[in-house]
Amino acid sequence: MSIQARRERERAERERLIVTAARELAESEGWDAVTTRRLAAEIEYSQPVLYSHFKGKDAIMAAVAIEGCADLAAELRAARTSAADPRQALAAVGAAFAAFADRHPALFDAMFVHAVDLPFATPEAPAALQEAFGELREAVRPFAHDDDLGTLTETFWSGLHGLMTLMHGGRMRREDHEKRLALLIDRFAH
Amino acid sequence: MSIQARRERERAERERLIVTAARELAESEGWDAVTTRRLAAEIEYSQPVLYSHFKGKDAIMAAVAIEGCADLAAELRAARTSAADPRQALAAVGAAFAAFADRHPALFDAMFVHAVDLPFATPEAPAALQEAFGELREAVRPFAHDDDLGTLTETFWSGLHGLMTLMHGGRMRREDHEKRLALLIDRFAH
DNA sequence: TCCGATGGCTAGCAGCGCTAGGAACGAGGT
DNA sequence: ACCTCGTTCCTAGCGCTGCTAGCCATCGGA
Repeated sequence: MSIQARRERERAERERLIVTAARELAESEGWDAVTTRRLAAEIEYSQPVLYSHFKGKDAIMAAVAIEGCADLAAELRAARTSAADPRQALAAVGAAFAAFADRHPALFDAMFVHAVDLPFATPEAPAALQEAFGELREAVRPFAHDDDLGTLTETFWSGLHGLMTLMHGGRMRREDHEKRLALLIDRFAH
Repeated sequence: MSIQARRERERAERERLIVTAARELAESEGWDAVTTRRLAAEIEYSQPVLYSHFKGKDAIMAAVAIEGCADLAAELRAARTSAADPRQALAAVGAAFAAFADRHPALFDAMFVHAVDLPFATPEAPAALQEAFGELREAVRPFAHDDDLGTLTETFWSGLHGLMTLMHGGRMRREDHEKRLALLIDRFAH
């Protein structure tokens, strides 16, 4: 009984170890550096051990992505609740989203760019993800007027998402980022 | 003299063949299916021939992307010039952009998502790309007022880009696409 | 007719995600 | 105390990737 419990605990710890190692490796060297061999070496186990925890590399990325969602949600909430008025709240949430994407580009990719079979716009979506989206929604709410709140939030999110992915991909000059962000906020804060 | 000319002509034709085959293969089966072996088989030459034309697979994708830019520019221009007023022009250009991304997801990825070393926001950017961006800019111009036109265009572009990439990645429900697009246009048509 | 250069081919390298099969270890029954 | 069974983990390897070294045939010019 207690033996089995210890084993399950150790197994859970190792799973955490895998996800943490994958995240750190991705954040420091990019997802290209996260190979199953490299990851196995990092956790000091052999390669097949990874497959006893996750179905494959994509599933590991998905686990990292969910972790990232929780972090993002916390940062968005902090930004939103510490703002003085709705206009500033929207700006703060937008800036927090952009800052998160900028500080954690690999994490951002796993969450929002990389093809992954996580459920997203459904009730089965991870709680942390729904929470993050909820923070965006609350920031957008004061400006929804007659429009559907969820759809408007998705549109705002799309704007932020495009801003960050195009800039990270080298499609837009970094110097104008603040101006673009301000313009986007302006368009939605009416 | 004429012999050398013939050779250069044949070589140019083969290069076109490579780009066309890569594009068709990507559009019909996705970029994962475009391996150098598969592509070589498609053009009925051996693998190393590809490397005498292009530095690597990424360079082939870049060539396909530039082709796509020309197509996109043409469609955006058609949409813009056939609209009755500025408001409708912006809506038409936005819809055309979205339709292009939807009809050619692989092409869109090569152009705007995949990491590629094409120069983008500089004078050295491919002409076709600048033309496509120029169409967006002209559609946005009537609504720029005191804001910097280029930056505002980039912001609008980001919105469209986010709309399409998040939807294609399964992050937003397809059913609400039209509503989101309309909301985005609304935000920029003031 | 012979020579030299060019161009395309075969074969192979290192690395990828993933898996089959065997060895070693520990728990439970006799 | 010993044997057996089940679990766990590792070694080795498969088929694939992008890319390249080195050979060989073909063809233009002297």
